[in-house]
Amino acid sequence: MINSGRLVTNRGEEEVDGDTLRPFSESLPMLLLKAREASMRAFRPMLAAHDLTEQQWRVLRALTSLDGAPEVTALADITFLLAPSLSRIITKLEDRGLISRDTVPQDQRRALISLTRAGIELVAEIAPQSEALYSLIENHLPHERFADLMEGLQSLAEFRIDDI
Amino acid sequence: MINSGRLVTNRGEEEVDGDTLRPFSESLPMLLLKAREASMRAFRPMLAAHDLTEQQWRVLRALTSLDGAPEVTALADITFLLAPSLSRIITKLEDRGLISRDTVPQDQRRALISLTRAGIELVAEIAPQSEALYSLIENHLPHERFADLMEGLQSLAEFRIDDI
DNA sequence: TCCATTTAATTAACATGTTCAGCATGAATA
DNA sequence: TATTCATGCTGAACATGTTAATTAAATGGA
Repeated sequence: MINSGRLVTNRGEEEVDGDTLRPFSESLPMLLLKAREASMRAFRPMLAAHDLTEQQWRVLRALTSLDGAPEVTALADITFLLAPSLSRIITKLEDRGLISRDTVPQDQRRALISLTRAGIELVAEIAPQSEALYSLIENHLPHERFADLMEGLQSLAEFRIDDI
Repeated sequence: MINSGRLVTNRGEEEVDGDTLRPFSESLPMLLLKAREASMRAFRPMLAAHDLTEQQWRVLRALTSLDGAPEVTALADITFLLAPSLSRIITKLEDRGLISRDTVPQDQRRALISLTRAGIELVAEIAPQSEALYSLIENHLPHERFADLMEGLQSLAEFRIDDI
């Protein structure tokens, strides 16, 4: 394993191409992917220790940050999960007793999702470690550069091809 | 579908929460996810028209950008795909006749991956449209801000929790 | 040479991403 | 009110993400 140059792969393996490759391997989509992977890699072991996936944790965390119990569609928006994925996740978390699903009497199609006591306790247990990891990642960049990065990402996230 | 405010979801649906939510929904990992999704969304219809997934296209594009035929491990590094995913993708692209797999005589474990003529032709057909889309996305931000963004992402992509 | 160890790649198993279809419920309207 | 349409959610099908186990081949000593 040799990391001689600055163009190295993401798993610590040796350089593959020193020139031709750069435009591809360091394109915007690839950098977005790698940056996200780099930040998520820090979380997975902790979540795995609690038998949670990234997405399951996202759902629990979103429910914690909200006041009331959201409907499935609203929860999908907040967590940025597609409805079918969220549907499966809800089923699983419900089976584990971490969340509950209550149908709205006025509209039987809708279901309100909320944390159970067990869910609240699990989040309370994990949250501090999660926050500590976030801080570590954010502090990887100087304050101002981090703010610029967030701003740039915010703008990019609003890109829509149809708007052109 | 109402997009009244600036905090809107990514599927064009209405605002869910105007305040409490922001710290979660606009955290770094979520913004990375949304920014990537926003850029990828532009490509999917074009790739789907050629019956290609994002990852399959990444493999074809990487093979095009290289001089020789890489081994599977090297290709995994370049495309940022995990070995099991790449293994399946290679099988599929090989079945479609777009790439070929040649085992190395000196070391029967290794296989060299290369584009077939059909693969080369397919890439040549798609590449121009792909480049055009990239330009659109890049131009969504002013030049300097885009450069800053790339630099920030590059730095973030190098984050390793073990380094702390 | 034999065997334990490493290495390259694949397979297995489960969860999610993505698109499409379908089902049940509500709402709108003729 | 009966029909049509829209909405909220779930199911299906296939591809990938992720971790762990496995196969096959090469390597490195005893």
